[in-house]
Amino acid sequence: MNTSLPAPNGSPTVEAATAAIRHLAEHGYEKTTAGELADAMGMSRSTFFRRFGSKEDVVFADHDLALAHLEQLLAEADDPAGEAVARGTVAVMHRLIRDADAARQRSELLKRTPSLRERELVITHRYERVFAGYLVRVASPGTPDWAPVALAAGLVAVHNAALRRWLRHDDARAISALERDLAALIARFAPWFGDEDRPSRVVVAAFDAEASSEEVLRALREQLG
Amino acid sequence: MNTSLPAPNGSPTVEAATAAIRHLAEHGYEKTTAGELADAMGMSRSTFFRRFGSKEDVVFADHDLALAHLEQLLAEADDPAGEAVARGTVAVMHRLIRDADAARQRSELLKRTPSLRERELVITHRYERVFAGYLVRVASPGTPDWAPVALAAGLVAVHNAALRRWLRHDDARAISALERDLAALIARFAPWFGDEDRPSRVVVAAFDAEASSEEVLRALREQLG
DNA sequence: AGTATGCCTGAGACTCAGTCCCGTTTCAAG
DNA sequence: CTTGAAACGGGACTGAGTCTCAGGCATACT
Repeated sequence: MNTSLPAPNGSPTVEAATAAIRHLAEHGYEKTTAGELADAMGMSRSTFFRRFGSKEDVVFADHDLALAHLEQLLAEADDPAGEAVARGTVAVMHRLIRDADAARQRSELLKRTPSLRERELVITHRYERVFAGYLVRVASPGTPDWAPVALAAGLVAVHNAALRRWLRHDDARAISALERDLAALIARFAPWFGDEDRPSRVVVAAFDAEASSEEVLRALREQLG
Repeated sequence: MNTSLPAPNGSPTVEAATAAIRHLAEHGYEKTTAGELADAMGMSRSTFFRRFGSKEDVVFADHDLALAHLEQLLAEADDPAGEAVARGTVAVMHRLIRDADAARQRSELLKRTPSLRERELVITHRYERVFAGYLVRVASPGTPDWAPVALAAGLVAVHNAALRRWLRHDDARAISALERDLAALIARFAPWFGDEDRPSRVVVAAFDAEASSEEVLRALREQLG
């Protein structure tokens, strides 16, 4: 496991990791032994394991940076919670597609390597934990237990879907689509993570003619928290 | 990887797996070699790997059964989608706590073994995929892409939280609390996964007082579309 | 009865990821 | 120039997972 401190972006660690991804993408993950990979990265096998912990973790090394960035962003945020997590999600997206070539190469590598896709799930879950922790911290009183973790899971899911869309067709609109989807998702959880400083709202309710009074009241109560 | 067909519940495979969990919980996961584990399960090392694929997978062997059960349940469901996924989630919960001793022993084992907790994330994700696939299939037309996957993630998150609560204090009310939380979660996504046979809806939209007319109209159009 | 066929098993050799230890290099502080 | 810490390379070692081969055991066929 890589327990090293987060390294700056132009760091030799990051460069070595992208070199590793390139080599693995070109030569195949299973076919490449740790020794060969270390050679291609210009270091000994010992140093490789010391720096990156494992053959799997080297593929996701930059996620450590993105994750640290996200944590800092959320810690400093003074927005309403909904906007802060939306900004954070978009920031992670930006960071992951900053180097488009590297992003595509990793995607290719993942597509052809089931074990790495499984590892990706573990990495991804760290973001979920960070989001959920932040949301628990800032949730309005009375928020149910499941809301932060459900929203956090949704954020990551929406982000991943947007990333996949971006990878399929290099659409510059992927980011704005992501922002739109995030807003819609967060709106589902609005009563708990909205802006408590500006609580005035206008409620517009549309009811089916056959809706019973109970249904109307229940829905209103949920919206109004 | 275990690619064997789903085995019946009293099967020697299942019994061997629970024996394995017991042994690992008592002797420690890392300290137990595959050979020792196979001995404790009454089979050779070769047979162990043939039957269970890996040392990690043997701990989650029964999830294959629960997952198959869930898939069948969803395939046969003719409820509204929201109720079907709620029933499915509760069914999985029931299955996992049916043998309370085994559930607790696995929980203890996971608590002390980080690598198994990471593996658990991968296993858990399979449920997410099953839910999301079903929800995509039955979603009303016009449902945004992110909704099924976000709801699926939320279902799993709520389930896991309920399971953890049940493990902490053996509360019989854990199940009813789970049902309540699921209903509240699903209500957040109601317009897309409600009952299309009874299309009456209750749409409640809350806007900031400063929202422009365009924003209000756009949001309403999305809801009513 | 004898035999052929297919399946599951156990045994052992083999590859390779990851750990550990030890001696060497590097480099900055004194 | 000396010293001490930190990174490095080399190489031995453990253990997971794969693979091959040979034997046991049942059912089916003649």
